[in-house]
Amino acid sequence: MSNDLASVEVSVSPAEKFEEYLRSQGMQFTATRRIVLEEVFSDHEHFDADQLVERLSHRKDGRRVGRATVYRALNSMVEAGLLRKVARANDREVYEHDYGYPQHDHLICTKTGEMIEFRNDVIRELIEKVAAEHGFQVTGHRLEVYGLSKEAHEPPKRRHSMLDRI
Amino acid sequence: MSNDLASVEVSVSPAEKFEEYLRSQGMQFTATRRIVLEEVFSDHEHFDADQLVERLSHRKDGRRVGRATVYRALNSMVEAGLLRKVARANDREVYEHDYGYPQHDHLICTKTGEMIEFRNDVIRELIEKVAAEHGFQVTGHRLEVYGLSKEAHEPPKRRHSMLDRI
DNA sequence: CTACCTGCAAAAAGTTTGCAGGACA
DNA sequence: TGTCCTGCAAACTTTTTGCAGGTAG
Repeated sequence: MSNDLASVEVSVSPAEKFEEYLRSQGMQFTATRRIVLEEVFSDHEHFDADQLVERLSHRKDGRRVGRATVYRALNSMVEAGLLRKVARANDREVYEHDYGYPQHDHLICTKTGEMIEFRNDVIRELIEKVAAEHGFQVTGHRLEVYGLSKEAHEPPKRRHSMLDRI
Repeated sequence: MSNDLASVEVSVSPAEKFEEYLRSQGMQFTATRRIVLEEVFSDHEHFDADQLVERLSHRKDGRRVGRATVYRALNSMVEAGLLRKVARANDREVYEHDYGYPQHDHLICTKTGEMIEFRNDVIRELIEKVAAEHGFQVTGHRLEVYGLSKEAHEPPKRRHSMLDRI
C-alpha cells in the first residue's frame, strides 16, 4: 500500500528532512551543509560528485565548500533518503533527487551520455514478482538501459546512413 | 528474430571467438591470453578482476599471469563479446560470461553480497517497448535488484542448519 | 568547554599505462 | 627482425580519511 505513486509525503522540505536525519545521527545541520543541500536541490539534473565540487569550490561569495566536505555531505544525503545513486558514468557515481520525486529508471545513450528518465509500473511490478518467487525482499533497484538515443542514431538529417528505418 | 533465447550460435568456442576477435584487432592469441581465457571459462561464477588476478598470480606451474595483463585481457574479452560487466560490488566491476549464455539479470543481497540470477522475458520486452517509445535503440541493459535474500531476512530459525531440505 | 565540522593534503582502492626485456611470426 | 606481449612499478582516478584549526551550543 505504499509502492505505487511514490510522489507522496512531501510535506517536509529537503532541508527539514536533512536536518531531521542529521539530528538523529548526532550531527549538525551546519551552514556549510545547507549550502551543499541548496546547490544539490537547485535543479533536477543528474550530477556527479565532481560536478558538484566544481560548482562549490571556487565562488566569490562565502559559499565555497571543500571537496571532502562535499563527499561527506553527499553520503549523508543518500543515507537521509534525499539522494540516490542512479547510475555510473565516466567511472563516477551519478546522483539524482530521491525525495518527493517518483522512482524511475533510465535510458542511457552510450554515444552522447544523455540520460532519459522513464517510469514503468509494470516493470516495477514484475521485479517485485520475480523477487517474491525467490523469497527475495526488494529494497530498491537500478535499471540502466544502454543504447542510442534518437539524436544519436538518427542521422542528423539527410546523409542516408546505413540503418535508416527498419 | 534473434532477441529471444540467446543460447544460440554457440557453434564457436570461446577460444575460437577470442582468437577471431584478437586477429581482427591485429593482436595475437598468445599462450598467456589463453591461460586467462581458460581460467575465466573454467566455471560459471561471477568474478571480479581482483579475484581473477589472485587465481592467476601465484601458481606453481608456469600459468601465472600478471595483474596488468589480466586487466588487459578482461577488457579484450569484453570487447570480444565473451564477457560482460554485470554489476558492481565492493567498488569492483563484476564480470560474467556473455557468450553462449542466456541474458539475465540479478537479485543482489545487500547483506550477504549473494547474486541470484533470473530471467524474465516480459521485463525484457517492456524495456524494448519503453525504449521504442522514446526512439531509443537498445543495445543492452543492466538491472540490479537490491534487497535481502531469503537467507538474509529469514531468521536462521533454530539452529537446524541453514540449507537443510528445501 | 567539549563535541562536532571543515579544508587540506595524504591515503586508499581499483584500473590503466610507460617501459624494458621477451615472445611470436 | 620487427611487431606485438608481458610484468613490474609508477601513474591516474575517484572517493575516503587523518589531522589541525574553527565553529556551534
